[in-house]
Amino acid sequence: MRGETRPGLGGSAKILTAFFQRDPATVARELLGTFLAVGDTGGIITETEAYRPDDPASHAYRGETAGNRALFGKPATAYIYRSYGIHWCLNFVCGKTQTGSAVLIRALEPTVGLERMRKRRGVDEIRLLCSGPGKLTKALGITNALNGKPLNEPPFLLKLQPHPPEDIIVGPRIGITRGIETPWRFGLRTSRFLSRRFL
DNA sequence: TCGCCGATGTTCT
DNA sequence: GAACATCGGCGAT
Repeated sequence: MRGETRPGLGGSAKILTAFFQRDPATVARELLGTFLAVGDTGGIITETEAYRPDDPASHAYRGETAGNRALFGKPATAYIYRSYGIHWCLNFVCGKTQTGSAVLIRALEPTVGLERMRKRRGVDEIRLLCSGPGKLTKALGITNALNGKPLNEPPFLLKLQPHPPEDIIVGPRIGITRGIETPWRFGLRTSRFLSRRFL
């Protein structure tokens, strides 16, 4: 996707849909450097992971269930699930409709609403506010109330970048036991706001 | 900086 | 029962 096809601000449903209606690994790379806000808090996406339905690590691998229904919804919507019974994790649905493809948002560089995020997290250090998928949902106030919601409408705001990011680091995905051979974790190489080092 | 471990709830076998 | 796309605290290095 070239710069002229991307919005400078916000994002119409049409443009966001076109952006997400592609392979999740491509979308995961190009989401790096984009600004994401939820309500009055947000930051720059620094780390993502791609999941495909034919991938044993994906929640879509065994087909649609009540719990993963949003993952089979429209592109450019949110899929939110509870992780380890404690945390919420945020995904963006990709591909053509009902494919079960998604990108997990793993880390942000916090830029907006820092005090609000510190309060929600109970942590002062800015580098720790959104440096993990469970941390960033807590900092942004995300719960499954936003599951299935479109990303072009409040409380979401996604500002795509005019150009795809450069200097991307790639590695194996985190915390999975199957599909570990597929290097679909992506990060901004020079960012100080990653969840963990890349291997 | 690293590795281990317990907490916790939903889903699937 | 087991597995799980995690986190924070702890002690060892």
